[in-house]
This record gives sequence, structure tokens and C-alpha cells, in this order.
Amino acid sequence: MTLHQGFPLPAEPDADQAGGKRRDSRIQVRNREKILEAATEIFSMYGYRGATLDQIAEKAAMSKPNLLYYFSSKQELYLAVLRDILEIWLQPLKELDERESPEREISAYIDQKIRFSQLYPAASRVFANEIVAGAPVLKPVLDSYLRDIVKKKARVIRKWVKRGELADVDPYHLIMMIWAVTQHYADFAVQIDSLLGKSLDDEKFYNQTRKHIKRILMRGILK
Amino acid sequence: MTLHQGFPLPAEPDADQAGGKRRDSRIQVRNREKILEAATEIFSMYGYRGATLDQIAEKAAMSKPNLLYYFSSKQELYLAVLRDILEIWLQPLKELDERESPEREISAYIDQKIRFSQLYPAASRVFANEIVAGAPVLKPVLDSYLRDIVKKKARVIRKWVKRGELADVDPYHLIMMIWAVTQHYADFAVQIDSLLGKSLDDEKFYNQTRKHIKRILMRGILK
DNA sequence: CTTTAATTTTATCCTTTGGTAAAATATATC
DNA sequence: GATATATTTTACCAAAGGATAAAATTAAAG
Repeated sequence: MTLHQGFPLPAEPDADQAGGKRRDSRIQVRNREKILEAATEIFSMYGYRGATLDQIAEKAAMSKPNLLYYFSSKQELYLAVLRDILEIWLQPLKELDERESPEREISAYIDQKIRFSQLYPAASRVFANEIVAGAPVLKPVLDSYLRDIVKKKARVIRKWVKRGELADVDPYHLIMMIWAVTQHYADFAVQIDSLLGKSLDDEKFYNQTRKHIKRILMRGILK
Repeated sequence: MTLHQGFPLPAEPDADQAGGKRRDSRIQVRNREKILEAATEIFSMYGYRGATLDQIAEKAAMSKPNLLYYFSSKQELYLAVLRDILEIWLQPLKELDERESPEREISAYIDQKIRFSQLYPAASRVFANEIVAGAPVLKPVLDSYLRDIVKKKARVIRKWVKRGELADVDPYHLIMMIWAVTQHYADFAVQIDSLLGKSLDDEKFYNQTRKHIKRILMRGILK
């Protein structure tokens, strides 16, 4: 489990055109995509250790050695999957803008998070698995990058509180609450389905959920 | 993965004294406990598939065949772990009492859930892993037992709403929110620690968290 | 103390799994 | 269409992992 060590953050556009080898033939792109999708699905169910390349290869309709032709190891594949996820996972938080009203901004943030749960439930679960497992790979990212971004946004929230636009809430706990609730609908989708017979795929349920979460949270924090 | 099929629910006191074999020598009890604890720890990090008997045996300071002397297979061990967890996980919900005020009852419920996260974080993560993995074992329990209990409690909440003691909230979403937020602090403890440098083990942080969650949620749902 | 039963260790088995080598096939370029 | 390059398949391998057998040891009962 000596995965990790300086996790190459999101975008890594591999900016060589003439640099090393030629990249991205048509088939290259298509297969990498196919594999990443399959891998996300499998990792989301079994975590890094529990997932097998055989399963992933099968889901990608491809032989295992063929898969290894595109990603030279399980670890590399996992890193690629995480990289993709992190990119979309981090985006919304960056957008919190103190110049706007907290009502508008937090509402929009919740919308984006729940939308992520709807669009990428498997990705959300891969992320959940990684964190629940103790973040063996993402720990460095949490400790540096995420930490900074959250600190910055906590300051924004604190400013709203000082301005009297928000009740006296702890910014960190508020952010945790929003994450917890929105991700729950993706990560625990099976449970939701068992209890309610619904999923976020159902647009009606999606909107009901979104509004309900927002109603309670916003009532809870607005002055 | 054909685990499951009629999961033997919580208490299974194995009420034979003279029935089958003699049970529970001193050493028997101690070792089973040691194993269950180690297994909970390992399953919580890697999930069922990702965990290995070698790891569990090592954590329990015992050889693998010795471990298998107490639990005859990985599957049986996992079932035993889940059974233990389910028992304590389910308890609090059963206690919601419509004759009391929602303020008091829901507050007490949140207290119990967050306390569970504090006392049994590994257990919480085993549960999380199981659900995230699609509940291959617990699905039947979710579909029957949990479903019924939640339905019953939803009725209690609805009654409070009708009595005008609670804002017009959807009972199911409210329960999901409480679960999500309280479990988050156990399941995503690493993330919390990275961002805040705190854990629920810290009594001060524990109380701050508890109060903060309650303040926001209660404000959000009380009339 | 013996004798018997419970527990632990050692040696081993078979399957799965991540990964490689090399041959075979398809694709692209001239 | 021949040649070079990229892709896929087939055949393996070594290590890990769940599980068993039987011997060795320890604890309990008489």
C-alpha cells in the first residue's frame, strides 16, 4: 500500500505535442475512456484493494493484458480515476464568492454538489471509498490543496456571519454538513433506494431532495 | 459474491445451553472478541473484498489457521461483524417516541447517532463500506427490517408536523440528513482530521460538533 | 498425575490476481 | 499493396489469499 507520494493534482494536460511519444490516436482515446469508466464503476464498489483488473477488463469488454497496454498497472489506473474525480469534485467550492449574498452562493453550492451526486454517483463512491479507507492516496491532497481551499472559503463564510447575513455558524462544520448530506445521496444510494424506492436519476425525486435539503439547511443558517 | 441470503438479524442469542456443543470457554470468548475487533478495523479500511485474513490475523496477534478455528471462513467472520454493528446501529431509531416533543426526541436521536460515531468509528465505516459496495449482504435487511422501522418512525415525524410542532419537512429526508451528517464524522474522519486537525475523540471537538449539528438542524425543522 | 478435549502451529493446497513475454492481428503510411 | 507501427491475443508466472490436514501443544477433568 505504498501508493500515493506526491499525488499529481487535477489537470495534468501532458503538454507535450512533440515532446515524447505521439499521443491519443482515435482508438487510444476511446479505449482509455472505456477503461476509466469501467474502473470507476468497479473501484466504486470494491475500493482499490477489492477491485480486480479482471473485473474492470471484463466491464470494459477487453482482455486484461489489453487493459494493461493502456494503463500499465492497477495503481496507475486508480490514480487516473482519482485525478478525474478530484477535478470535478473540487470545482464548485472554488466558486463561493463573498461579494454575492450567502443565500445565493450557498444555495448554488448545494445545487452543484447534489448535481454531482446525480451525475457521477460512482465517482462519488470511489472518492468515499478512498476517504473511508484512510485516504492512502489522497491524504497529501487533503492536507495541502483541499485544506487551503477550504480555509479560504471558511473565511468567506465568516465574513458573511460578521456582516450579519448569516447566523453564527462555524464555517467548517457548515461545509462538512453540506458535503455529508449531498454526497450521502450518491454514496448510500442503495440504502435510499431500499427505503424510498427512489434514486436521483428520477428527476422528480432529485428536485424534491434538492429543495428539501436546501430548505432545512438554509433555514438553519440564515438569520 | 453470493454472500447474504437471509441475513440472520441482530440478536441471535444462540439460546442452547444443553442443545448442541458446549460454548464459550474463557479463551473462546476472549479470542472471538479479539478477532471481531481486529476484523472490524480491517474491514473498515478495505471492505469485505479488500480485507485479508492475514491482515486480520496479524492485527489479532494470531495465526491465520488459528483465526479460522474460531470463524470458519472469511464470510462467516464478516457476517458476525455486521451482526454486531447492526445491533447497535439500529437501536436509537427504535426509541423515537411520538408522545414526547420532537424537539426533545430528535435532539436525543442526534445525540445518540453522533455518540455512535464517536464510540464506534470503525464499525460505522464497515457499515458505510457495505452500503457503498451496494449492500451485497445487508440488502435484505434494508429492504425489510430497516424499511419497516423507518416507515414507522416517518409516521411519528409526520404526526409532529400535523400537530404543528415541526415545520413541514419530509420525514424520510430528515432521517437521511441526520444519518448523513452524523455518520460523516466517523466515515470521513480522515478528511475531517486533514481539514480541521480534530477528531471526535477530542471531547471538546465532539461537543462542539454535536451542538453545531443540532443547532442548524433544529433551527431548520422546528416551527 | 493421567487421560481427554480444546487450542495452536506447521506444512500444504488450490485459486485468484497483478503483471509479463511474445506471437498474432489490425491499422496506418508511403 | 508492402512496410512499419500500433493494438490485441495467447500463454504464462510468481505472489497472495482463502482454506484444510494433521501434528504438536496446552488446558481441563477425573
